[in-house]
Amino acid sequence: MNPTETDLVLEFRKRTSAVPLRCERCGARSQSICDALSERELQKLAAISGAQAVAPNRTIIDEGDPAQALFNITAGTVRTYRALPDGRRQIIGFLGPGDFLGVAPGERYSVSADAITPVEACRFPKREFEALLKAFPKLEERLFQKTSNELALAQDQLLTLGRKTAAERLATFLLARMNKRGCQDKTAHCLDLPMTRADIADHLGLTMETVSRMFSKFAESGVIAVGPPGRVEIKNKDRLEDIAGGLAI
Amino acid sequence: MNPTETDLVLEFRKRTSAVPLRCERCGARSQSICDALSERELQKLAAISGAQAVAPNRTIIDEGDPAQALFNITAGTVRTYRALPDGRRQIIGFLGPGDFLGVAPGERYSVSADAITPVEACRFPKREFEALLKAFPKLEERLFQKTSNELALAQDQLLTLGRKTAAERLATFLLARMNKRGCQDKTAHCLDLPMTRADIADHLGLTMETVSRMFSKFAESGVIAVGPPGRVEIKNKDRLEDIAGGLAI
DNA sequence: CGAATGATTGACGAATATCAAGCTGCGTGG
DNA sequence: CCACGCAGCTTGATATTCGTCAATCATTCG
Repeated sequence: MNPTETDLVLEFRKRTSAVPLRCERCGARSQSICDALSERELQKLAAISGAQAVAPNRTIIDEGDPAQALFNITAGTVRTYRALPDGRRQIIGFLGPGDFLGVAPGERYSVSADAITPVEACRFPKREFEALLKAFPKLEERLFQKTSNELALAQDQLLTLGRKTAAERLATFLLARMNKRGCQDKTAHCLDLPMTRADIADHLGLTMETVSRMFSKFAESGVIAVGPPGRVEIKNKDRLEDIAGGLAI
Repeated sequence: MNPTETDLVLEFRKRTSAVPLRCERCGARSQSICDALSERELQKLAAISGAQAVAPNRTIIDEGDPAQALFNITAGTVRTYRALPDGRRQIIGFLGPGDFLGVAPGERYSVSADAITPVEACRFPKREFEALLKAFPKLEERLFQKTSNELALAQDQLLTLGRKTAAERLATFLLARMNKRGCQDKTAHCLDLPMTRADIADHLGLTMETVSRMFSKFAESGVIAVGPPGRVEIKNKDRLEDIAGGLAI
């Protein structure tokens, strides 16, 4: 096959730019920790990284395993979760491009993670990555920022799980999805939900059936329109916000 | 009144040691971020800090307010929480000596906090503190460590709120309290709970009544013994662990 | 086309919330 | 010193939300 124009451009950049090709192409770069680095530093980071592709439903890390690597998600959607011995599962969050995976307080991962869609990630061996953290204070600062942001999100979710009704939980979830950068077309308010109803249920502390009922209820009252699987249109964001905040009757 | 021996010792230390008296006396020092600092660095940190006493039920910070200061709890117990407009409240956690309060991803606090018991805290103006973070990488590292630890705790709590029954939640809570350093006499397994049943309920996503019923149920089955208010004795930790993990019938 | 996976809907039941009454211990003031 | 009141806690009766079980539908993929 003949090289396309894009191939030629990329080949040209590869020869002329100092930044490795993989980072050059990376759509998640501006949203990820890499953004904090100079070109020279980025090269060092790329030098210790390996690209990794993960198929849907394949595991990336397992709760309790030795934390040997950290990951920067560059494409696709990941679910992180904790589980009880009897199989009950709580999905902590859904990660997308730019999100960082694997930060743990000890020697072991505190959550499991697997791919929902086909996922691409940059993999950093822990030792080398931690050495770079010390060498590049901006990197550590950015990672700290991301971690404390994740903490605030977890606190939000605690309020949702501890004190909100099923309808409030789903409304909160849909709004959180809307506010995720890049996930939505601002004007059309069209949302894509790559996870199943069961995943949403395990994230919201509900059952699949209750989630489904709430989707139907929202659709019936005109707040949303349920499209083909994985797609939802937000018809009335204000009302959704009222519901999420417990203000709707 | 004549000076006691302790007074004299402290006075002596004050004159001979480079570390400010307040830090010298601080019981929380070994558990707090201060532990990461050399004596010279600790002096710098102390120089920007002010001691603050807070009476029970008084507010320390308010969710949404500009985050102008950070706090290191040195004595007492603090509850942090988020609230809904209609008054529903989710207690995020209970902080004690050595815990750090006020880390927020943006310009505003992400939680409210108030004192349960009489509280003492070191207060650091945000600007100055952040300057020291940059100057002392070990301080930033330690704070990062504490924050990622808090994140792991929040993830635990998400599993508890999303997927555990009332009995499992209370058992999990009691065990978490036991594992907090310094809170317990290891052998006697005697626990003190400075918070009310309503506080525990707001932490576990339950009502006060349900929490009370579960305490009674545990006491009846001999897992715990309820002492004077604020004190509980753990009679059978293994069984409590089974309950917390969902293994008890 | 048929099987499999995910989603929806309905009937019923269980866990927990709500409402209500009474108990306990403590500080206060007559 | 004791009665009172208050705050926190406990216990009971009833209500409600959401989970469980089950049947059906829709879509995709072999």
